[in-house]
Amino acid sequence: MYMVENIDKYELILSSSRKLIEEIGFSALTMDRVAQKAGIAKGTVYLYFKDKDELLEKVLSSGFERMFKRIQDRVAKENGGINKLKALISENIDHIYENRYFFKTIFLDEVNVVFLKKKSKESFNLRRRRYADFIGEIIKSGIDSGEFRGGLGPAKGGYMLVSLIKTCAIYNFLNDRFEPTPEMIEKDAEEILNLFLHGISVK
Amino acid sequence: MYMVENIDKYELILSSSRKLIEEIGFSALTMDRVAQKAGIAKGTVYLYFKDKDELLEKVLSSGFERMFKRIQDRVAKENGGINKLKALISENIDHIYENRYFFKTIFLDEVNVVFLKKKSKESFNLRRRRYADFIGEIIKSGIDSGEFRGGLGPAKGGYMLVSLIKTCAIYNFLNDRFEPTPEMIEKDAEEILNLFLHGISVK
DNA sequence: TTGTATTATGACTTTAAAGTCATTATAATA
DNA sequence: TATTATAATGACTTTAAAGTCATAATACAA
Repeated sequence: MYMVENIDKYELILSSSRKLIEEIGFSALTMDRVAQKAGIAKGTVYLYFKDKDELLEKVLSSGFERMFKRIQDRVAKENGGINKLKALISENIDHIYENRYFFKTIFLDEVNVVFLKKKSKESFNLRRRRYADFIGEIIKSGIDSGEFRGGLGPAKGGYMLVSLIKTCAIYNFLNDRFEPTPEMIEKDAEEILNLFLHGISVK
Repeated sequence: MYMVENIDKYELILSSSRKLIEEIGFSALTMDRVAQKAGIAKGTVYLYFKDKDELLEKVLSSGFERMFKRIQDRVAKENGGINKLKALISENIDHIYENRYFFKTIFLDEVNVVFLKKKSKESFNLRRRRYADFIGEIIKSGIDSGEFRGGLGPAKGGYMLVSLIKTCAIYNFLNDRFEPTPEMIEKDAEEILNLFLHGISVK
């Protein structure tokens, strides 16, 4: 196996893999399908990528780099923590929705789910929802009773914010909201920022 | 294939699968290994579970039911939204740490990671950390400048809180904190509650 | 245009794990 | 104890996808 250096074909394979992941998910992704999607022979894929693992790694890392750069550029234009966070959240959400089918797979096909077939996936998601609703009821009664309206380390805070953004997207995906208007996206961003800055308490 | 109704053996297969998942993760779990772990023949596993999918589904759902019941019981003893949430968070964290190796697999072997080998997993986790640190820096400077210290739907709020708890655990797992003292667990619970109630802003 | 290097092909090999089933062992019953 | 029903076995079959490689096509250089 010699490594070939045709950047166009390399990118073709990457983008074909990406499209396939959007269409059929990770678990059904095979090297045969990748080759077929790219319109080349399977052997050719192996001229550009050592193995399937390397291909997946490149798909994920190139996607991440694009998103990260975009967010960094946007944030750099802002001053002050709140404005930076606000920009970061907006940009991140925009990016997720512009690549919604990719992120749908990334976010929803979690480990548990990936290894389950359709029916079991559904019951998995039902359980997730049951738990969320249970908490939802608590929150609701706290709101009704007028009760609701950091010592957090920075890196930990970062993880927390990322997870809120991701969770917001998952929530929308689970409720089949795939075509949000700019207003809905704006509202999501505000909700997340507000939660992260002020929590759910009143006052 | 006739279905056999020996509850002990059924549970034996479930617990063996669970142990295996803790030890080797989902991706390496095979029916041969399950049988070996349980000390029975592979065919026997199929007397109790239709297929691998059903086995995994039962492992996950039985784990969830146990956790959910435990949390419900604990929360039922409290009055008021804040107290209920506080109890819920504590109980959830306790449960996660009591079953830390199981949840480590569940939480860390996300879709992307599951299909990657060791080296690619590491770079995946590095990217996750890079992004978290980037946000961390923003938060840090906001704190330095004294800047930091809802309209959220209940169900969505529920998802958000679950994700904060999960993320807190992931953060500890990624930093190899597997044996937290009761004090550390208590601190985690407080941090999450505080974040969820008041956010990171000052005042 | 001829020879060499590079790139591409896809049939084939290998590997791995799911799922089956004829056979055997054990327990229950008469 | 003999007979039947239930449970267990593990070698075998099947399936699927990763990865290889001898051969062919194309681009490039002399």
